[in-house]
Amino acid sequence: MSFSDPARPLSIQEQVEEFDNLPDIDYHNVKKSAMVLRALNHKLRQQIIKTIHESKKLTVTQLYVKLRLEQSVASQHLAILRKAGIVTTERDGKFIYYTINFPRIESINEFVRNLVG
Amino acid sequence: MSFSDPARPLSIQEQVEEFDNLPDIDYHNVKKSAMVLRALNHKLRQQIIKTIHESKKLTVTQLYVKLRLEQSVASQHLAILRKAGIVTTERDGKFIYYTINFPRIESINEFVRNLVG
DNA sequence: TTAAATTTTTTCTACTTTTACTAAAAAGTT
DNA sequence: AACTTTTTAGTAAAAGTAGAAAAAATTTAA
Repeated sequence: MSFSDPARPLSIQEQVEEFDNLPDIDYHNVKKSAMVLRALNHKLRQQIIKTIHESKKLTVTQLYVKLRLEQSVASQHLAILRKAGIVTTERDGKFIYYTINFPRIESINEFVRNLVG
Repeated sequence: MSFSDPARPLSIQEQVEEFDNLPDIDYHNVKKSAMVLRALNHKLRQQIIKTIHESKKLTVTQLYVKLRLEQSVASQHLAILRKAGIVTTERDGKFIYYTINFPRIESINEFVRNLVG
């Protein structure tokens, strides 16, 4: 039985090391993920997502008129959703169209189901 | 080709509906997941996790002595970690031992990798 | 080309909410 | 009664949000 034998049982020392390494948490990614979920965990932003989705795509102006928001408030919340990858943008002349990033939402849904459900 | 034929292509109407249903986000679970990640996204709590892990198990007293914390501060942060499922408790007489919930951390790690990495 | 108009982002400040710590009380166990 | 832990209440600090205005990007008109 060689040292690199995959069937070889772990020594006590190796078991300890394996155990020891388990909670190697990438806190940098945790921070980013926390930011993504925080972006979703907000009433107004949830309404914004719904509104964009219902229209398929919307400009900032269309959105703040529809939801009767200050224009800068709409823009700020859209920026948060954009940084979280939940919406994507596409410029068309002086307009910027916001759309839902469905694959992103699907992967968040999956994550959330696994973690909580 | 019957209606229930799994190979049957979706009609336009069905495609629209499928598209329409995509952003059905369970915000209740989002909230819980956000809470879990927030629990991890905290310097002192990260240190607490590391300290518990290094000793395999610790009582509240052992922890706050080791980290020179107010006893209630230790207890409060442990409660946050416990509610997030990151640590588990086991009472032994008047002591309560805290240990790391490794499977939970593994699943969080996986989630975070999928979402960010 | 320049100037004006439109759309969006960014910045600043004030306000509100959340979070964290301290101290003390309460609860559970020996 | 003594010890360990949790919970609550009060307060200070930090973070988040909205509103107003300035700045940036683009288009339209002169």
